[in-house]
Amino acid sequence: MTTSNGSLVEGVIANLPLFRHSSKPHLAELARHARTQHVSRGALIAHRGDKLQGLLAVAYGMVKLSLRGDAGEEKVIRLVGPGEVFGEPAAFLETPMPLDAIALGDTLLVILPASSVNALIDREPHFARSMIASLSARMNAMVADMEATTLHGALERVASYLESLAEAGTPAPVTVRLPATKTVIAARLGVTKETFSRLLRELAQRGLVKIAKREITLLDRAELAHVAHSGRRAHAHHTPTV
Amino acid sequence: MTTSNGSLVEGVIANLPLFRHSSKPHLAELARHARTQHVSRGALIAHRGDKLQGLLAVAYGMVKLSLRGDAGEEKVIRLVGPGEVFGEPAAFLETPMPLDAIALGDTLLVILPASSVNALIDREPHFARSMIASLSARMNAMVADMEATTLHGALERVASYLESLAEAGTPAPVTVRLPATKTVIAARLGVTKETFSRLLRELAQRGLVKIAKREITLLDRAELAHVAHSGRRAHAHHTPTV
DNA sequence: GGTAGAACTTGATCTGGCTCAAATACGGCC
DNA sequence: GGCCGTATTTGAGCCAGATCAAGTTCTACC
Repeated sequence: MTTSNGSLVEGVIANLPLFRHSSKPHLAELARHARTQHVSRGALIAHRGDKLQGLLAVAYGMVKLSLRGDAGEEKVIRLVGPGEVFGEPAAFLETPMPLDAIALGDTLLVILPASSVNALIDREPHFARSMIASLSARMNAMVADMEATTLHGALERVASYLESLAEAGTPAPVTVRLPATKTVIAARLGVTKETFSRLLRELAQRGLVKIAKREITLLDRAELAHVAHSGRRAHAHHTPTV
Repeated sequence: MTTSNGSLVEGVIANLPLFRHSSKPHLAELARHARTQHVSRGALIAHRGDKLQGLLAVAYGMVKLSLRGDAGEEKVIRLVGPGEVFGEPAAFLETPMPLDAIALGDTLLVILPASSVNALIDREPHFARSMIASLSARMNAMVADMEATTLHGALERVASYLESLAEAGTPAPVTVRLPATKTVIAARLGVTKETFSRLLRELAQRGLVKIAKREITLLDRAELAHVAHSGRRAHAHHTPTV
């Protein structure tokens, strides 16, 4: 891992949605205390139990946040892409990281020291609100994940995930690209790679999608949405109680 | 549901950990805009999809936050007890509630309008930090839940939960009380009531706990912790009575 | 202090998704 | 262009926990 520090940092920070509404001078001050760090594909950014020096933002690349079981099994909690931030709980509470953070590709991180972020919170109530909104949004996402994992079947989760990759509003067939390997996506969705492979095939056989390597074409958005939401597979209709 | 408003509110607010470090005047101002609401056992506080008028704090009683599946199955995301707050994401983002909130017993809620809480954030950076810390802690808890649900077996989850009910530090046998019916606790742990019943019995048969209605005595904390963490069950099965 | 409904237990059986095992297809690299 | 390690697919069987089906015990309220 190489570390550098330049005015580059300020530009990166200014582009993070989290700081979209902060003032120039405050951002400059934050940038003065921040530093970037380049990590290469596969590198371990933080191990479970590590303390973080601050918030971590992804400038480019991709980070996988995952839990590892006693056997080798892995559950991916979140994939963090460019412009996104992670590590807030560990940074704000000075708690050890509850999971591993691993770079999935060459990645540039910006490290924002907790003290500087706290200073910004004190100085700019508006930023405090952004941070609270950001954490709130993450909580909503986690609840949605829990719902998917515990209440919906694997096929529904896969269909729902593919849907989510396409920007809403486009009703016509779209081709999306999986942001990581199928094995990683599978772990993100809480299924094994074998099951994921089989379910993708099932969707393809039903004519809902077309799989080409990591590019997936959504052929029948409506039916895909139906599989994603309306529960059980195909013929499982519930006869209303009279 | 009955609604009242008195200086009572201020006392309740002052006792919420979230406001522990806020100044008297600011709390008084917050109290001026807050109101209490009494809900009786079983009452629906907020339905999935509802918008919230503000943050909800529990003065006394207990609230169940749960997701409901298309069939009747229920997943309890959190049990909110006295002094705790819920509904932050819905209040701050003005997003619809992603789950149902139901009173498990006679409950007194304090409703803190989002606008007033936001005003407090602007006025007291220290409070903003408390809120961020609170949300961070909740995120840590959710990650821990996800880990338990996806990476650990049901017996481990039950053992771990029972452990968590006893205040740390007490090494000797303790008797704890389940904060809700076994059916609700089961849904909280992500198992059916049937499985929960069987697992409690298994722990009892192994001599780790003693079950008396809703009172559970932890007889062997060390072994219980072992079951909770170190994975798989110890060649369990009914030992053939040789 | 009796009783209906809710909560809990127990037994039998079923099944979605996992595990184990192998073959095949890539992607990067010299 | 061929080689190697990783990713993906496919097949077969298995199992933890769910589901279905009765009982049994509480508990709240007349």
